[in-house]
Amino acid sequence: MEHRIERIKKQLHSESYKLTPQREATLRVLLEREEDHLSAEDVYLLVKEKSPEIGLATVYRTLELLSELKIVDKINFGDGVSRYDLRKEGAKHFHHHLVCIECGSVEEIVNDLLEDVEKIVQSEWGFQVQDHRLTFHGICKQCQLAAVKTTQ
Amino acid sequence: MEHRIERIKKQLHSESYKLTPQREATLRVLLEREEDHLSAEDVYLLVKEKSPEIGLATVYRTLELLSELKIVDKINFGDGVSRYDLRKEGAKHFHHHLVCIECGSVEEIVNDLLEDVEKIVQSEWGFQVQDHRLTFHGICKQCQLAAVKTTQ
DNA sequence: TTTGTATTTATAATAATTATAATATAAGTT
DNA sequence: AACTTATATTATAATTATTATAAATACAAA
Repeated sequence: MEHRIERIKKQLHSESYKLTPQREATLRVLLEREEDHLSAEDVYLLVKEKSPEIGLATVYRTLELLSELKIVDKINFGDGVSRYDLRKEGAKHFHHHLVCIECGSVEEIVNDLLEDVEKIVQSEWGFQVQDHRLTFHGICKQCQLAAVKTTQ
Repeated sequence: MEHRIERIKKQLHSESYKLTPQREATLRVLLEREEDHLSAEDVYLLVKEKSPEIGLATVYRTLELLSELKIVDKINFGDGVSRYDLRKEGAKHFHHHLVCIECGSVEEIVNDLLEDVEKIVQSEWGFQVQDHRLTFHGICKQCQLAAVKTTQ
């Protein structure tokens, strides 16, 4: 964790941004909850637990900044809220998501399943792909099992 | 166009909804601007041109209804606004989008490029896919050409 | 007609996000 | 270590998109 913060600090500095305590606190929350998909409000509340003086606007600005630097990805699953998702270190692409329409759970797919598709888009549509967002909506494994059980 | 409205009317009736004049006016706008990705506000303003008495909330409710019936798809490209996109008749899936980060244009891909990927998701992750959202971010053909010209 | 339900309008409320202005602070420089 | 200055933060207000509410209306069935 410290390593990762250190590297992000350098990245910030290289773009002449500072790693303020508020930004560090926000980052720590994101790192601790890496597998979650927190909204700005979620992040705010979690940061507040350890740094109660932080303001909501600061969290928004920090997330925006991290988003520009491609440290986090801003996603929208269709509820009105933006969610923020830490990128895997060195990942060029956004990872994919599996959203269950039964229980609302969100699973991640870290593998890039779109390499072939991107080649097609590039060659057939002449579009130079830089990034993608892919979300599948459907029924997760747990809910499938649950459904089978109740019908038995 | 009339055909299509007629069929949607039947679909509404089959779910015991009515095709009110306001709903029809909204649908007509969506059909006329099928290739666009209008926000609720956009739709409202366009409907208002022909039916000035319509209210914004009605447009929202109509779009919500059409969305439930899978007649339109609600998409979010990351700006704060939801956009509404008419489905191709009979299409089971959402179509894909190419969003240009230079000029902001949005192109559509009607073909389903994800059949193979969905099979993988199904078999490897046990996730029963029902729908997907796929957006590519990058540089469109026009902007690529423009970039080449200016550097020459 | 009458009645009941669905729909709409107009407006208010809510919720997420962004802007503003005053204040505080990080980090380089002396 | 104190000084300086651009940058960042806080607290609050403003904005924007969307949803809820209540009264009015339309409309289909009895």
